[in-house]
Order: sequence, then structure tokens, then C-alpha cells
Amino acid sequence: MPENQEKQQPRRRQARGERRIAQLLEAAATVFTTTGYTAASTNAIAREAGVSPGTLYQFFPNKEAIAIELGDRLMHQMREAYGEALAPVGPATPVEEAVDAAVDRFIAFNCDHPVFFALMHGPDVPGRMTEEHDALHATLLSRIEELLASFLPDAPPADLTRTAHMCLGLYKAGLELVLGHEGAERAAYVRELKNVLIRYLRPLVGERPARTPAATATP
Amino acid sequence: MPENQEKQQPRRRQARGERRIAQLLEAAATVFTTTGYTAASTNAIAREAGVSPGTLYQFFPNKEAIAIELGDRLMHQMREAYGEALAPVGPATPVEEAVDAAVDRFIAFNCDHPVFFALMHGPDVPGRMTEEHDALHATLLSRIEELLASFLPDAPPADLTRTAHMCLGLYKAGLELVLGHEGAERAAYVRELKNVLIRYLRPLVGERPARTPAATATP
DNA sequence: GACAAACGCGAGAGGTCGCTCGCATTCTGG
DNA sequence: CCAGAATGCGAGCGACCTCTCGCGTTTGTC
Repeated sequence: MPENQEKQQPRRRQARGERRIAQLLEAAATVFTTTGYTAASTNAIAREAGVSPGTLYQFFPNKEAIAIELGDRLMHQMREAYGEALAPVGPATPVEEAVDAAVDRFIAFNCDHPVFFALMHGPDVPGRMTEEHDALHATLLSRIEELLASFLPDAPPADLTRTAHMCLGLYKAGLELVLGHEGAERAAYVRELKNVLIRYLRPLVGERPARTPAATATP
Repeated sequence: MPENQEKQQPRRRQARGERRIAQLLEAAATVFTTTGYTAASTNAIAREAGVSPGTLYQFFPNKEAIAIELGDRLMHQMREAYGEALAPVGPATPVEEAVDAAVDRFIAFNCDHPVFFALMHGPDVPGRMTEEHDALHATLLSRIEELLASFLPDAPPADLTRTAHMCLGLYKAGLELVLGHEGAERAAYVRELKNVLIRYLRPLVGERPARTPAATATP
């Protein structure tokens, strides 16, 4: 009984099918990025992939399933690229370093996969999409909270949760600005986003060891 | 120069019509807030207002016009409530005070008019709505930039613009969290949002609190 | 080579949404 | 009081969207 590729589906895919699925997901990614989830039509996705609408529904039961599968694969790629930990932080790492590493990683991932932002940011998603969205959100939040806990061992849990929410929100705001610019401007916004997070978190972790003289020479 | 009510339209409204318009806009506000602009149907708005679809189109040429008019009225209310200046800031006001006042005002307005957030936040808007959205965005940005300029007279214009974008983005992120909570939690998030902005801007205005003797002693 | 299953197609069924149109009702100015 | 404008209605038109269905094609297996 045990061996299976995907799930418990009695559906045997050929190599051609797997290729089509990848092709369709890629097309869906570009369409979602440009028009958003709700505005994206399955016909448009099929057209972008160069197949007929019927073919699309050979592989996905409905439009939502496309986004779900896309989200799952993105999540998987993310875990694969960065490992289980949000950011590997040693016991004496300064905040600056942790923020710098985490932001760089996430920004890089989001720039490589703009769909992620589209699926993340849109509360224009109906039905079961919301669950998936919330799951991802909760995952990220718990990672951030975990990371924060290593910096703030004696903070009340409620404060920790709030700070984590705040950090994620700030990151999303910064990400939007980063994705909206190119080249040097983009880099400048990344720098600003890091500044925001560092300056927000710095006062919370007063007695951290290294007072690194990094960045921002005072004018 | 003749007097006119709305614009150069040869459309004479009766008192009943004005009432219907207000009623429809109110209904549209609740529908937009709950479902967002794109997902909101004109039939739903008419139903919410207790009138027929045809009646709705007696007063608005299309769905977009409803949102536009709603946005205009909100904008007007905002100006009326807070005056032309974003926040009246004296020449020696500390950053803390300016941020505190500005955030309190905006948060109060957004809590009173949740539609504002819905119309603001949704890039799910097609066609000419985007212009209106961008116009509002630009207005807010220039106000913020203006305010920042009074704090940072010698900063390069590019940096000023970037900082203004960042502040608005941070505010929007915080607003989302604030609106997502109630009571004490909400107040805590307001506090956090202020902290974020203050700590972000503080290092940029090093020699600011020259006049106030009881300034912050802590580094 | 033959059979079954997977793949591929595209017209179109079924549904929703924005918006219109013809007609009834209410208001307003003269 | 009455002509005409403003208001109100709701069935329904056309466009579009998700998803289906029947049938032809390709692929894997023996």
C-alpha cells in the first residue's frame, strides 16, 4: 500500500503531465503577479501556458487548487533554501547581524519569486485560500517570535507576540517598497528597512554584548 | 461666475436624491469595508441601501464613480477635520510630539472610517480608480515630506522622499494591526507604531531638542 | 501491434456581474 | 392643477468567468 508520489490519489501521472503542471504553475505565477489572484482568470492562465482551458482542469480541480499548489511549492522551496530555522542565530549575535541576515534572505527570496508577495499580500482570496494564507502567516510569526525570544528571554509572551506581529508587518511594508523600485533605489530601501527594524528592536535588547559601530555615521 | 452645487452638470437634484446618494454611499462604505472594492457588487450595494439596482444607476454612472465619490467625501472630511496641515508643528517641536500627534489623528480618523483603509489598501482597483488612489497617496506623501523637511532641512531630496515613503508604509502596516485588534491590544499597537516611527526618525534628527530642557537623557 | 489510460482540445453550460431600458410614481414650478 | 422633470423599479441584456463534456491523440505496457 505505501508507495505514492503525491497523495492518496489513484491518479498516475506521466512525465508529460508533470511537465504540464510545472508549465501551468509557472504561467499562473506570472498571471497572479501581474493581475492578482481574484482578477486572474483560469483561461488567462491556460492561454499564458499555451494550452486549452480543458487541459488546465485535467490537472487542477479548480482555480483555488492552483494557488494552493503554487503556495505549497513556494513554501517548500523556501524551507529548502533556508533550512528549518528562520535565521541561524548564535547566542551572542548582535541584533544588527540577525536583522541584516534575515532581511537579506527574505528579500532575495521575494525578489526571485514575486508571486509570493502577490499571494501573501492579497486578502482578496476567498474560501480555503485563507486557511493556507493564515497557516503561512502563523508559521512566519512563530519563527519570528522564536527568534525574538532568544533576544528577549524575560519579556511577557503577549509583548513578544505583539512585537513579532509588528516586525512582520514592518517587513511587509518594506518589501512592498523594495519591490516597487530597481537598482540603487531598491538597495537604499533595503537599507532603510533594516534600519527600521534594528532601531525598533535595539532598545528592547539593551544589554546585548557587542556594540557594533556598523552603519549610519551620524551627520 | 455662477454658483453651482456639484459641478457643471445640468442635473438638478431634489432633496430626496441627495438623501439617496448619502444612503447609497453609506451602504457602499459598509460593503466595501466587508468585501473590498472588486468583490463588492453594485447589486449588493443597492440591496444594502434598500433600493433597486436601477435606482443606484440613477445617481452614479458606474461602480467606479461610487468609490471615487466616496473617496472624495472622505478626503474632504479629513481636510475639514484636521485642516490643511498634516500636523501643526512648531519650529522646535520634538519628533516624539509630532509623531504622537500625527499618528493619533490619523488612527482616530481611520477607526471612524474603516472604508478609507479598504479603498487605500486595495491595489485591486482597476481603471481610473488608480489615479484617485495615487493622487491621495501623493498628497499624503508630500505632506509627510513637508513635515520631514522641517526636521531635516539639509537632507538630500531623494533621501527625504524615501524616508517619507518609508513612514507612510510603516504607518499603513501599523494601521492594519491596529484595526485588527480591540481595546487594550489596539492601544498597545498604537504605542508600538509610535515607537517604530520615533525610533526610526530619532537618529535622523540628532540635534533637534535644542529648546526643550527636559529632553531625553538616555542615549 | 493492441489495449487502456493519460493527455489535449475547445465549444459551451451555468452562473454572476455591471449596467440598461421601459414604465410607474413622486415632486416642483408656473 | 398640471406638464415635465426627477426618482424608483426590476426584468433582463451582453460580457465574462469557472468549470464540464465528448471526442480525438499520444504514451506506456504486455
